[in-house]
Amino acid sequence: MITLPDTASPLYEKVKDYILTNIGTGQWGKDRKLPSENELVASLGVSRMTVHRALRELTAAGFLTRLQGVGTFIAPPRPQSTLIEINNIAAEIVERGNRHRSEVLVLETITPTKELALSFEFAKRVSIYHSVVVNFENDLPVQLEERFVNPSLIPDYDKQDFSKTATYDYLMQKTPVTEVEHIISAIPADAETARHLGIDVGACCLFLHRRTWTGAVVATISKLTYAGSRYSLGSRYSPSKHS
Amino acid sequence: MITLPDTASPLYEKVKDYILTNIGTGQWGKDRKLPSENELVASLGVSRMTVHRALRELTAAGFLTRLQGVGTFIAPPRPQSTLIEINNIAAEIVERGNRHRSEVLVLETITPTKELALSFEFAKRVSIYHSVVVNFENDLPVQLEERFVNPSLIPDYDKQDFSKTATYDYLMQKTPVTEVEHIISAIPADAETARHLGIDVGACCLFLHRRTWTGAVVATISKLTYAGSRYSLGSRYSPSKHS
DNA sequence: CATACATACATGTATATACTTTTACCCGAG
DNA sequence: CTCGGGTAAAAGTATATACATGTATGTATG
Repeated sequence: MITLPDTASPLYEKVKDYILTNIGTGQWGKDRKLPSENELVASLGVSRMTVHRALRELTAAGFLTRLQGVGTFIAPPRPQSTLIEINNIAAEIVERGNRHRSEVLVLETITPTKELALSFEFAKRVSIYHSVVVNFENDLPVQLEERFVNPSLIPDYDKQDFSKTATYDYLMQKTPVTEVEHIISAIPADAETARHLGIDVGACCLFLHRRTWTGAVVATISKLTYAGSRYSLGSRYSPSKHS
Repeated sequence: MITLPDTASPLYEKVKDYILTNIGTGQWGKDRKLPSENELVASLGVSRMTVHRALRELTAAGFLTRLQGVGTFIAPPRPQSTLIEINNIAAEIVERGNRHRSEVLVLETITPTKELALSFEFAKRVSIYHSVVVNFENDLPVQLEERFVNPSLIPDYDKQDFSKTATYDYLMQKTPVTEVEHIISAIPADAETARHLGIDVGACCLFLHRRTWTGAVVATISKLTYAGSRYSLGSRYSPSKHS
């Protein structure tokens, strides 16, 4: 018999917290299956409707998946929002039925510029990882991808082979994203970008600046340049979907 | 005593549909206050818990706001997601402390092209509203805004003065958006765009194509062109917020 | 051995009921 | 007129109960 904390919040919130905590600490490991509603009722001493509400809301929030007649399971790592999703260019290309290939131009450890250190919200100048990758769709370069990565959150970033694993997949697997910032703009290609993407200098490019946080710490800063004529970002979103 | 439709969907979904429909058709007008839970129980013939669930989920989805002890109200026009929010350029400009002004270039009724009718998912060629507006930030043109509007959902669109009310605000107020599609790309300015935005022909522009649905019906199609050097779309998003 | 049925168990929905908490409003005392 | 308390009304939470629905599994039957 487990006793829930004696706080002011409603019971179903305590149950949600209890479940989230146990997900975080890796209880219910391996098959990631949670106790059934009735088992939770027995162990927590609350009614089934209360447990059900907690589970339903956690499911709506994307933490759990449920299957009638089978059980409740911890949801697989989440692709999150449309704006995050558009960032996984490798998956996007494959989904269109095309072939994706990466070419790693740079993978190094650098001392950040003052401006970059500021973006990372660093007090001191600690070194960070830096990568530049070109992504190809059927041998046509479509995206130039520059990333700066916080080594305290993602060690060994500089030892990966990003021609095999996409940087996005690696980062997603290594650290949970709790917050994302995007800035999207249109810029003309500079000489280097034009060369890597095989387009004319001054041609229109979509430029996506992205920062991700893990808790209060900036995890990554990415600068993605899309060859304008060959690419667009798409998303479809249903505000009222809730389950 | 109202009878809900005899479909397969669960009762609380029918109640949600009933409420959404009455919001859309402007029932409960003026003070935008809904009947109390007990009144809905009486008029729909379902239990209070079922009504409560419907109202709670519509509240979570942003359609309603509720105040304990007072009542349930239709939520003010919704800023919703980051991607939708970026579209309200008037609010954005004002928030930056700058002055916003609109200039209406075109406001007319047209017979859509075949392609446009297809985008609207129209079987027949019914006429639609068409507007072109330039949005200024401190007398500097920043966005060219072209919209196509479904007259069956938003009548009188052609009779508004969009130099006073922003098109976005008017549309948001008139119909609830249940789904949104965005396509973002970077394009060079053509002659007409360049003239209206006061930039060079061929200069980089951010181009945002947007379709909104109300239920199964396409409500609006928008083509927004941002002067690239003067504008960028920004957003910040917390995936893990869940209530 | 394979198929079909029965069964157990899980989640999903619906109801009736009770109590709590918050808010608005009325009305009386000062 | 003002302050204050009482009261009614509304949403919020919690429970017990019942039945519906989907899934897996074991068993009997051909």
